[in-house]
Amino acid sequence: MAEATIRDVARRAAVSVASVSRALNGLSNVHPDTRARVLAAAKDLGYVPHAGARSLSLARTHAIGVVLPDLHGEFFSELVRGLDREASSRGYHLLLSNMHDARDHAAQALRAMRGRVDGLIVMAPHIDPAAVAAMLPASLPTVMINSPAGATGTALRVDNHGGAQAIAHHLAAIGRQRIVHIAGPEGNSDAAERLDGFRAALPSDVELLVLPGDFTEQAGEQAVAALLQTDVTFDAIFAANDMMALGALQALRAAGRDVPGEVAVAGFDDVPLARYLSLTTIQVHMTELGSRAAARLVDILDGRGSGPADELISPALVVRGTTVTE
Amino acid sequence: MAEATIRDVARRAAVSVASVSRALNGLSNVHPDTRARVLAAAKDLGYVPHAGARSLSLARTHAIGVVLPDLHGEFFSELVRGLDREASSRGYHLLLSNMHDARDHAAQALRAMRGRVDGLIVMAPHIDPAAVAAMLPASLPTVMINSPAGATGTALRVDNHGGAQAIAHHLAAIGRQRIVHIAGPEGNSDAAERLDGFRAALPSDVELLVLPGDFTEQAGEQAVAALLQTDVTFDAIFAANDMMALGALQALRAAGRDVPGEVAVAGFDDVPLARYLSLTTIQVHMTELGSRAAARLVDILDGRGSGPADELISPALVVRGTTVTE
DNA sequence: GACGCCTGTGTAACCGGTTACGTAGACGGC
DNA sequence: GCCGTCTACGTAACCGGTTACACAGGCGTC
Repeated sequence: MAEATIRDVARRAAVSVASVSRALNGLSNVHPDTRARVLAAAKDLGYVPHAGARSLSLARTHAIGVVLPDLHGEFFSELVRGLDREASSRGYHLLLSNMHDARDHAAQALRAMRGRVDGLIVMAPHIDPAAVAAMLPASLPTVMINSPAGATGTALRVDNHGGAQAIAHHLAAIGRQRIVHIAGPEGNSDAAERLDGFRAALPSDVELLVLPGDFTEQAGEQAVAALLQTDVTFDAIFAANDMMALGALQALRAAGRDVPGEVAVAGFDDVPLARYLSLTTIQVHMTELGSRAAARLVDILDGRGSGPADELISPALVVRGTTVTE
Repeated sequence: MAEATIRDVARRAAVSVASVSRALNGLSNVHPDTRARVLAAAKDLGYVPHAGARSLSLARTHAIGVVLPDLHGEFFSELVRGLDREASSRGYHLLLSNMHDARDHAAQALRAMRGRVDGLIVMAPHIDPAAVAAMLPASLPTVMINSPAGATGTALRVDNHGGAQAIAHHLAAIGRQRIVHIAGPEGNSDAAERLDGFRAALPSDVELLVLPGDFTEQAGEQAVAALLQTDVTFDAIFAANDMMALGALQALRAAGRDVPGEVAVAGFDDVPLARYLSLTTIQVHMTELGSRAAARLVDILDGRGSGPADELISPALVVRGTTVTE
């Protein structure tokens, strides 16, 4: 039951542990006969090297830590898929850790990574990057995903600004004049950047009303339902994410408003649902974001030069039936 | 830049490494003054224990390996969410590894877990459990999720049989007589069990036609489109998963068939889209599956008695607009 | 035949923790 | 004052690998 160790293999092959190690790792200075004996012994014993011991002596775990907030469904899986694809193809494992909101619990989680991983990929749009940096075990290379602007170290970010601009241009192009924006949660940098970009790109003759939101479908629905009770008029809604846009659509439908005739609706993210409900939105390619992040980190870990310090992932505008009739 | 080790702390606190270890781990036989000095030194140096070294000497990594096939979006994230919630609340980390199809690559991935994790959670519905067992590093406790019946060791399984039965009863109850089943991929045990359960629960006077499929939306659409070209008549479709059911819906809609008037449609899984498109289906609670699996494994690892060897997760029938008019 | 070099191998230190074991000193009982 | 306990602490072995260094023996050269 107990696993065979390298010493067991050495004994069985009647050589020293050093030779076993050399043979198994394919070093050149081993006699072919010896190598064959070692391989046979290892096979007989079903020997598998103990990764923990290996990483202790090599100071290399070949694992990368991934610390994510509570992401919604598709996002999470696509991102992890991208990370995993790149990491595993380059010989690294993924050690996952969800950073639930509690701040100090997060610090704990980050610190626990020391000695477990060679580097970190951290996504924390709601935490100040300096605070994150302070929590990191020193000297663990880190790639940040979508952290607030001005992050320390290497960072990959979705171009929220550019995406929101694209929506603004699109809505203006189809002649909308009185636009409502349903914002994301307070302090969330993605949300803030989307609003900034949107506002910046909007022609000056267009009115903009900003309502608070929190990225949930319910928030979108309630915001619009409440708005419909007032006498405020509007001909377009841009929600800071798709789920809120979908909520908004429901509220509009319930009130009998014609979409896109009376009101155009756009979101951000391109969740799978968006395609089915024909929502105009900004497509964020999470898989790519993940694989790029992993690639960057592995480059650093493997000592490859690491290109530009920061990298923007450009999302694409996807025009569908909630802004133009098909 | 180099991280402080326990010996650095010992030097600074002017005690031995043993005392540092004892003080930091809260053992009782340490003088309060000594403990205070050690804690102060550790804090000054920003000392964080090296998890790798720790696990080597304790023979305990406090990590569990998760090996999954290429799951679709929501499934993956919900499952991992459940796993993570339970694992992290009980002090374990998750080491992720996607098992892409290649068989021997899978064996490689499993073996690489030795010395990295204390136990494994494996989901491999398309691989014979005996084969999986053979790939496992001996003596790594393993919990299997949805492996084909008769799996070795502990296993958690979604009650595909029962779920499909529920659909059969439902379709029979609303008077459907000529039913088409779109099957899942050959050799997939989930798919096979769903068909079995469905067939077993169908009244003998109901006709059943089984078409091949592969769990993709496209397959569902094509199967039904092709069927509509023939003169076969049918009044209900049960697809082995939701995505194929959605494909079927599109084909029916394109052909102008009334749902549920002429044809009732049901799926399996309850993906998020199902709610929006009002698809009758079987709700599988992936989060629960994940947390139960993690709980089982951690129980075993922590030496707690482990209840029944196998566990069934019962899914629930969700009746929506594709089988009954609302 | 003495010398140097090259190949293949073994010995032992090391990675950074934990812990069994030994022991110095304080204290109490006789 | 001697002995036994108990407490607090240090020394060193150990977890399972890797690798610097030493070295034995074969070979070619002069």
